[in-house]
Amino acid sequence: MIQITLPDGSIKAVAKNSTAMDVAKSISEGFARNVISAKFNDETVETTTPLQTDGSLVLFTFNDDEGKKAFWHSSAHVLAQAILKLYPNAKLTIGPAIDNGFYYDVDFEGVSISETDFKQIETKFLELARGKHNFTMRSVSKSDALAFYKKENNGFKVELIEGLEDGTITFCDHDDFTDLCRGGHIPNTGIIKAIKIMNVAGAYWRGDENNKQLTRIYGISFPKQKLLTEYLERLEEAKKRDHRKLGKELELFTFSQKVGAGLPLWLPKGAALRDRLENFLKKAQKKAGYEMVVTPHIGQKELYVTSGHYAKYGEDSFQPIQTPKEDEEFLLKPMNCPHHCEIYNNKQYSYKDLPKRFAEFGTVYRYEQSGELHGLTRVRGFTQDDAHIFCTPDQLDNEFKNVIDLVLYVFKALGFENFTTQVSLRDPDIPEKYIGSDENWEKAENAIKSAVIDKGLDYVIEYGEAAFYGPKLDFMVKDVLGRSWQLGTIQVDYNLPERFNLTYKGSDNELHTPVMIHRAPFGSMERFIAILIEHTGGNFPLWLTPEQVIILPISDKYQKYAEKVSSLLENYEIRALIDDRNEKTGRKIRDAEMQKIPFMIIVGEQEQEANTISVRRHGGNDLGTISVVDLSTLIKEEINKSI
RNA sequence: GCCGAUGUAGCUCAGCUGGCUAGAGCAGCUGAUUUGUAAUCAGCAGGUCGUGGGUUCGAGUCCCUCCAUCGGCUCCA
Repeated sequence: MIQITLPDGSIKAVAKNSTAMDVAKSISEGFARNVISAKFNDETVETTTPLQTDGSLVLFTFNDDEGKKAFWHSSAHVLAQAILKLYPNAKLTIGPAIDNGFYYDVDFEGVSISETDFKQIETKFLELARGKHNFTMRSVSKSDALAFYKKENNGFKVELIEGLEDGTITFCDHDDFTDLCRGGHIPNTGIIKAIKIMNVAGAYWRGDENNKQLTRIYGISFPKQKLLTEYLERLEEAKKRDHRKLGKELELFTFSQKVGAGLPLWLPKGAALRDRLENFLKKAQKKAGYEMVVTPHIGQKELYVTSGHYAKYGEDSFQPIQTPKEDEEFLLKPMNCPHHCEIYNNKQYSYKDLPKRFAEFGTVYRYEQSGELHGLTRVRGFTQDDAHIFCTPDQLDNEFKNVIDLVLYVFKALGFENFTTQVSLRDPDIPEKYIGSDENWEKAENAIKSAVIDKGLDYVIEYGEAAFYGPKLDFMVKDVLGRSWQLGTIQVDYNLPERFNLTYKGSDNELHTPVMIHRAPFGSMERFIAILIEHTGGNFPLWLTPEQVIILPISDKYQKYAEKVSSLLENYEIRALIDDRNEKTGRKIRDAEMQKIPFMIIVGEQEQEANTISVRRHGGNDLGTISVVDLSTLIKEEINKSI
């Protein structure tokens, strides 16, 4: 007998060589029917793996993330099997589970797969799944594994196996299909009841664009048809909050093919919203000791040669602007830091003057690859809420933490609670991607790590995500389809100050090089507003929203009274519109609802007589008849609560 | 940049295997209606079917180029 500890702390004694599924059955048959994967002593095991020793066992169903992972991983096996049945010449590479489903990268050797082929793949998949084939793991020697795939003429798998240690290699079999696999499967294929191939995409072998491009087939599967239907409905719902759709509907921004791809045009309502956001940050920055500066949109090529940007991005940037004078070249600025460095260089600073904090809503231009452009989140011209802090090494820690506080304040005020803090460090394998000495990099990386730890932030470390001149602390937020975007960023930089010969006079009467912090709490106005739109679904916080109130006169007889109410609200600095169209009230309400205006004021005979207003909240909540003062108080209170 | 898809009026979309002057709803304009909590009625106007080429007696429909957009990959100062 062996002792199995379950997550609730209870201990079950079972016969040696019992499987995870046996244990599940001993708990309850009903529960066991839902168990699809397991972990024994923190290691993923098959539900059919005989347990040899005492240990702790966790059983997962499809409701658990671990269960989903096993489910989707197993689905990838069946997908691969289906693909081979339909395309016998296809070469399989890798096929992992992802957050929402799974994919398999396949070399179809010239055959192009498109949406029209999905149905056939899904049908074959289900046909195979219905066979209720068990997944069974077996160990293979490296030489046998290599022989297997050499015989199949699959160079990709051979490459993978060559990178593996002999003795650790396992294959998974189900039905007539075998795949190189580390394990973690559901009991059998029959559990998969619903599959949808979501899309195809090109993906480079091992993520390297110099390698062959494979066809990646994305799919998602479920143990019940109903779950698939619900998933697809949720996706549709999410798309309604897409900032590109809402931006159009709410008349916030647009794009023009004539102006150019990735160059957003801000419409009046969007521009006003953006302005309010800027003013909000300006106020907070003023308090935090920042000084506003303004710099031009172009700079001499030499400026970027000095900063290192030219060497790094010159070829892939908007190309230099030529002037009538020969040999004179200007670049559209891809970032503000070089300009701010030269502002610092305007005069000689004493250590007593530091830190200097120069802030600017600086518009920059970057030639992003055409395939990368995406609504407002990835554009070619955008405005950073940029600032550069020049300080002594002693001040760095404190300055950095103050910036963290500022970012957290901004996020909190706008209701971003689900963000990840990411410490973005160098890729140790590609040192040539970065400028500056190892010593400086280590100092900068350590400064960030210690600040994050002292602030008690949950963080993840990502190697290779640093800027070329320094490591970053990035604040990542997900969009409506779960894609992660970098918003706020704080970067420590020892390199640019050296390149620009920035100095200050220390107490020792010697010249020293300051440390520079680059930071942008929003990241960019464009991307931040995009994510804000998706998070709020267009129902912005009251202080930000384009119109706070719309006044709906019952008929034009009450137009005068509506105007009176409007001017009263104006006195309280409340943004109000009058819908003076010759339409019925129901219609005006409907349109105001669709414009997501927070408050609707209905005025007719009764209100005019009693000098009151009838107020309806966006979403249908009737606040009844109150006075204008009451409403303005209500609005002010709500605004004060949020900022 | 790469893989796959899409591109018809301001917006959302219809237009089958190529065949008579390209349709609808909403928005717009004009008129009627003076309206009480999610769409009042009628009339009118609006498109060189993303661009440039080609195939054909004939192209919105088929082929190619380019542009833009969407989903990924790579990239992201």
